[in-house]
Amino acid sequence: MSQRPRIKDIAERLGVSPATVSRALSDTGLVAEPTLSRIREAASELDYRPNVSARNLRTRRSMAVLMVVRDVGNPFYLEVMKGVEAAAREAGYAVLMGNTEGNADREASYFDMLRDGHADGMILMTGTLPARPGSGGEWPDDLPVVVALEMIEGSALPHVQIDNEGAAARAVAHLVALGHRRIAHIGGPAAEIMAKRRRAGYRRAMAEAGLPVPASYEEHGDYLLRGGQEACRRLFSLREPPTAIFAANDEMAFGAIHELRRLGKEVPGDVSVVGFDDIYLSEAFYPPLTTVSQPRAEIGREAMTLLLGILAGTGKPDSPVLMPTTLKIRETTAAPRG
Amino acid sequence: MSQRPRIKDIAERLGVSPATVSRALSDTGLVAEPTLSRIREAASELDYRPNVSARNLRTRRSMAVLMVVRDVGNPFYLEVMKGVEAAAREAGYAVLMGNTEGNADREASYFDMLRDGHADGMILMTGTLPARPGSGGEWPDDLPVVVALEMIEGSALPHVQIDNEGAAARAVAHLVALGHRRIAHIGGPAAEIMAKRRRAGYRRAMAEAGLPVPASYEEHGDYLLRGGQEACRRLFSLREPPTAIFAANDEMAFGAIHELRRLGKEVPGDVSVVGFDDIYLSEAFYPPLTTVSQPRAEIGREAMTLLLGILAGTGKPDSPVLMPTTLKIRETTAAPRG
DNA sequence: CTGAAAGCGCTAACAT
DNA sequence: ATGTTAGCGCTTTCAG
Repeated sequence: MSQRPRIKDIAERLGVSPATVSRALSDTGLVAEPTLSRIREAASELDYRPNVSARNLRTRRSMAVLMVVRDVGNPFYLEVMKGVEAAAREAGYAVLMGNTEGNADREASYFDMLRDGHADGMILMTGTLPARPGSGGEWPDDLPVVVALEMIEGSALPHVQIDNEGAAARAVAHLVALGHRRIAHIGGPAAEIMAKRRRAGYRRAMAEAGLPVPASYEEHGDYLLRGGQEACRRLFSLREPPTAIFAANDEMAFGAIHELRRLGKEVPGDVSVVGFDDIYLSEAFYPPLTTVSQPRAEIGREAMTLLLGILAGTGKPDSPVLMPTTLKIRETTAAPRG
Repeated sequence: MSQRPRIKDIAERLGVSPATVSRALSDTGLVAEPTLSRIREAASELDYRPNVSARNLRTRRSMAVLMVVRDVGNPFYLEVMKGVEAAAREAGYAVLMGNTEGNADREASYFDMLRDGHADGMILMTGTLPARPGSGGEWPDDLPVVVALEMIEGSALPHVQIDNEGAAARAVAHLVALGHRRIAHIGGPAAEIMAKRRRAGYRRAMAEAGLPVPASYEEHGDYLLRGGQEACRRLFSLREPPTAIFAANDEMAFGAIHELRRLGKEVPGDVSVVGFDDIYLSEAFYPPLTTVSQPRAEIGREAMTLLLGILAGTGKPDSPVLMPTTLKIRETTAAPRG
């Protein structure tokens, strides 16, 4: 009871020096056997735990990493966080949570936390790099930062991501293979890079199939339910509505399906829909959603592994790490009617 | 460039003492105006950030809290985490993520982090307290820990929760009001306390309506999709299946709806279903789920606020803080057929 | 293999 | 209102 024991307490109790206790407890292999065991015993007896602030100050490391997302409330990040957390734990790192809500100041403040010793490294999943305060506005590329899930254009930071374009193309090819010719795309925000890639995949697949893409077939949403719904409504007010929709994420796909139901269209009978992301419970929806599945936990784990490598000075990959995707064919896609 | 500036650098540059710089930068109001501004300017010019390890060591606080859940991969916690994060940020606290996966050792290790200075307090959402190592196995009740969402029986730790029993009773009363008489319950694990409360609410509402509860109407699941599905299958293999189901969480409700669909039953035409939790996208499901909505972000925020109070020595509430719930009546409930 | 001594960067008494 | 001094608890040279 009383006071938390310090290293000094153990040392005094055993008549050895604090240095020896420190060495014994950190497994340096520099302490001989009679002493070693005695120290360990005493430590566990006193229920000793080294004070992290003191250690961090001395070692100049925090053994913590910062995991920054745009919105902690979005299930999209869940599995990635889980992967990050697991890999971090295994390596003895703690994980600090960062939520930017798209706010540049907050983004910047998380970078500050890197410099003030809050964390040793960062896994960035916001898709943006705040402008650097002070000087030129450029960030050095040797920051201990790994970009995951999202990507940051023009940055040489290591990335862990999927082949968004390829995966999108395969999703669309699936619709083509089913016999669809009028395939529309509900994309993300026009300027967003991931949205661009997925749209590029859509276009490529359409081109490869020799199918036309009228401008009106390229809709944009905000990745949210309502956005998908509205985009879908616009598509079905066209003279020649599509028979299939490829949405840039699951949530918009659900929105679209919702709208189709309102319009009295059956999925997949009348219209096929493919999503992207395979979020939690996507297969529990009705009908279960055909979608592109990212290995999100693996992405998180890989990102953390990369970061650990960087922190250990092992170096970093010079090209983005691409993780494999799977097209989960469930029940929202079928051959077009007629 | 070069080296990260320390307080000493600013002091030397300005010809003042480090103490003055420290005081100026931490807004103690003890530094007079000519100096104050000069220090602030110099600090921002050098882009100075105080080293947190040093500060933490000195102040014996980490300005971090630990948020511990059973499964970070479960969207159930999302909004709560968001609330916690927001309240923490506002108070200048960082949030450390803890994931126990139901493992007692890991639970215990998070408690250790409280003692080793990793965090100043903890928000516990696991519903369990690991046995205390060493002595009697009892935890002191004055730990800086707030239990949220879940509850820990026999603990005097402050709790932030909902009236699970009352909310469940109201959900069932809704079914009764629609005219249902054969109402079954798919509960959580029998031993789990939240599951017990929700079941108690179910029983109470049934009793109040003068309705019988055959033992076969009290099913149990694991809060997962498949559990709900299987429980539902069992219910519908009964001689007299129910016309309505109250599930202890949304995920099992979805599982049940899935199974009903397989059995050719319509929801809500043939069978009504009510869930509990109102998880992300529950309203996007088809049909949109009638469910009990917890103010999860508010729960997180409240828990964090309580914790801050405890850390500030303001004291803690002597009874659980109950947050209000809402029954979201959507489209999975209707009057029974006939 | 172990001990002595120094110091990480900061803040808080205590003085002035 | 500011400076001086002393540590917070740990690890790591440097000696021996």
